[in-house]
Amino acid sequence: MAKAYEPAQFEEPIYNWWESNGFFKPEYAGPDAEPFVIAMPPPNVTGALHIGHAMPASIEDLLIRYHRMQGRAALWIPGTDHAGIATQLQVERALRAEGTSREEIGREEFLKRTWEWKEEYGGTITRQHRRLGVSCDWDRERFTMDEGLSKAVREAFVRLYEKGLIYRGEYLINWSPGLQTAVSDLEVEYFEEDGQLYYFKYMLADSDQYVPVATTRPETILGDTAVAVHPEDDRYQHLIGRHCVVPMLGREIPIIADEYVDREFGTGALKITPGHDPNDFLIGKKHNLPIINVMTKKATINENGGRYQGLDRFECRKKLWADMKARGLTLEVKPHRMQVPRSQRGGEIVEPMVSTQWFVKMEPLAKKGLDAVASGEIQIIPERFTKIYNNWLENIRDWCISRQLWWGHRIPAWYGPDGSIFVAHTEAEAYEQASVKFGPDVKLKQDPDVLDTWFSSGLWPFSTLGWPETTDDLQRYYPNSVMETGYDILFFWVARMIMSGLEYTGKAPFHTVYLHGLIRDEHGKKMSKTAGNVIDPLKVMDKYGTDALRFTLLTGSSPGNDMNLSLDRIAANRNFCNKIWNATRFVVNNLGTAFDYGAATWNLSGLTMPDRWILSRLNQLIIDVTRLIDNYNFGEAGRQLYDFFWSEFADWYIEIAKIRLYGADARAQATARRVLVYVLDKVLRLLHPYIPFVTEAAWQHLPRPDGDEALMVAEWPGERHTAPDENAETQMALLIEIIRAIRNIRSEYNVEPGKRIMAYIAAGDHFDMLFKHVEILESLARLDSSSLVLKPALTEPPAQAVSQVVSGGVEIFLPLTGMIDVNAERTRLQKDLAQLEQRISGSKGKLNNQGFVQKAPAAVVEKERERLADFELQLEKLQSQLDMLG
RNA sequence: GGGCGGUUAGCUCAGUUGGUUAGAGCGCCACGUUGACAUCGUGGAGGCCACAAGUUCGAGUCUUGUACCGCCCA
Repeated sequence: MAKAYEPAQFEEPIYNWWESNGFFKPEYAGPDAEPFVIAMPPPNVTGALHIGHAMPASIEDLLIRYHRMQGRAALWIPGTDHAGIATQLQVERALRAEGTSREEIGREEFLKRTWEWKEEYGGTITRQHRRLGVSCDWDRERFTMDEGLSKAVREAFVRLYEKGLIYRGEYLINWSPGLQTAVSDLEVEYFEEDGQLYYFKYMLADSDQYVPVATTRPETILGDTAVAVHPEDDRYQHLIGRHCVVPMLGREIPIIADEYVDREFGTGALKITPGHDPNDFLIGKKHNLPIINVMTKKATINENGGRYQGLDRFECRKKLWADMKARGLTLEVKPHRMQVPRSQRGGEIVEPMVSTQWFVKMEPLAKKGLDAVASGEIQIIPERFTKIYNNWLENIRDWCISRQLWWGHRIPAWYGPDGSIFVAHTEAEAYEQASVKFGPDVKLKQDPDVLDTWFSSGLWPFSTLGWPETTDDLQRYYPNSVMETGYDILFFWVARMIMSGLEYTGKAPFHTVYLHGLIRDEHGKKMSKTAGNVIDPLKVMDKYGTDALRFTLLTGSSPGNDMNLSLDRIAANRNFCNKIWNATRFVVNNLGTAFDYGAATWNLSGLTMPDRWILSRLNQLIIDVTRLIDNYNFGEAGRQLYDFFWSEFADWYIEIAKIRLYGADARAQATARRVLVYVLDKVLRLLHPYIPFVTEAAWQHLPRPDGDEALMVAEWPGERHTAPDENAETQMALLIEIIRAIRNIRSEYNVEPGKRIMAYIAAGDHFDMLFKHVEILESLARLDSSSLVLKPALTEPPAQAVSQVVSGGVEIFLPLTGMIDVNAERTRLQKDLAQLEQRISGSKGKLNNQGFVQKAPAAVVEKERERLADFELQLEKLQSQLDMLG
């Protein structure tokens, strides 16, 4: 093995080896294995890998590898999303660079170009994904616009339509003037921005009085169809039912009463523009007001705006206001904080506009979605997101699914000569339907729009398995097991998958939803190109290795919480990988030539206390890690593995094992080797789902029984070969405490690190144990064996010595000739004494408290008693040491 | 306006059902090239667990309130 951990040397070859051996395929587990299935959230097909992909990839791969090692038929389906708007914009940008446009080249040519674009860039993210070590079944890779998945989309559309759950209608939608398409409510974000509140006069039609009205958007005055006041507002009550005149246009509109009006806001009188405001739209419906659309699709004023026709909406605002001012219709303008709706993509201000679009009627679907979670059929982790999920579904609005784009699933609806609609799986089917009504020569026109990308991704858990066909895969791997994704797409995607799964397949698409947080920079800021704080996962993997990145992501966060990622932390975890590499290298290099994996050298009676200690700790680790992963606490499980490997196995067990490895006792040597290999093998298995590459690379160097060719398909540790050994754990804790105490003194007195020193130890009740392991003491505390005095009690402790009392009343004296400063020693011991006395009084306080003794569990009380006894023993010894100093 | 999350060491974060002296990594200080590892080892310093009240024998952990930061929904 190479001296240093160099992940670049082995990551790619190992990945290729895994894949070519078919380990990623669920079939490897055999036909009887219980499936464990995850559908990968499909990244944008033309996107590039960013840090936001690394988190889900790491978590999902961990889950998949863990369950695979537990013998499940683990299936992880990869794929990509056509990402309607995003992809179309990319291609349009390319066309612009060529001096042309999609309108110029036409729909057919544009789609051809987009497919070419997809073919060219589509593989990038997939290739990059592999570097993360994802063990997904690439043979089952899917794309949302594959023929099969497109068929699923049409099937879903037709079914919903036939059930009356899809309809076409004229409603107020969110229009994106730049993208020239409608977008759904979810694709609009609201920003609080500085704006102005414009106060002006709504002149009454039959008098020279006016109603003062305030608005944040004067240009919408052109579309006003009423002025509303609160029915109980004394200021305006007498005006209800009268009419006023739209400034500059002269249209007469009624003054109506509605409780929706907030008397405190503005002037208490509200202008109503049903054509360009969602709340006004509802009021307009309620009062049967006409809807006037004053804007074109480019957000310029249309013919309904009179002389303002042709102006951009913001120019119109200025011009109209100036004209009104000239006529004496304005009152004042005040600064005002307002909510501005902006497109999630592009950031332009979205215009509420009345338009004919396709909608999904959500209420019946939402009800199913709510029930599935309420009944526990689907569990959301972390649990608090359940409330957010419920809240959204309980207040759901119909989903606008048509998009005025070209790239996407074309809406399977055809129009007859009189506008009648034929929704069908295919064009032929539509003609068949139409010919019944119009005869065989009918000409149909397909709806030009495509579907919202999320409509197709909502089918992902089953469309990837072949639905609507009843394929073998669908039968075996549906429903999926876990849906793992970011909480930011809980509504966009997860809720819709649940609803469509229940609707189309009659089953919840998965039993668990695991939501991870977003990745931010090390100080919690959002990563962005402009802020320059973007961490590129590919560069990170080049520099530190994939495992370091994965381990950092998996242990640095807790479910549902955002994570601040820093390169320092990744470097630290690279060091951990190096530790694993070198510990393995040590073990492998010390196995000798005759290592036998079999039982011959596996002699339980030959186990030493440290052997039993590490085996006991390992056993507890297996139990804890398994439980924690089962509970989706990946971070905690990972940290426990880290601590065990570094702080127990490497720092103590390996150091102690060296004594036997370098010693002359062949049998002891064999036992140490056997335990080293055993523990290393198990802990590499436990670590494998986190850091697959270094564990596999290391494991390949270990001797192992026949049959297991790769760690990634080796068995998850489960059997308990040894019972928890409390005895060994207590003894080891004391041994460690003594060694640390001696090291501490050495360091404080600046004793040369390598120097063997003289020591006296009064071991009390622990004499037998310490005597048995005196070599460990000598070796790790660097004591001079020829002069070491280890006895149950010292009749004559050295007069000039640094002393210390540890647990169990064990006393240590280090006669550091010529270095002792009696005063400093006294101070040190007195400090210890004071601390001890404090603990004793605290402990006594507890035990004298009747409430504690009577109500606390017996084990806790007993533990406290033992603690007190030990403190008192230490106090006694410490006191006599102080007395000796004089 | 409604809801949710966060506040623990200089920095970034853990802390499962309440139970020894609250942990880690990085950073900091001192020492160190002992036959796995300087991507390392040994030792050390560093915390009113945001604040207040409550429940309890016992609270970082449970309840209520307050402050600040962030997010979602309207």
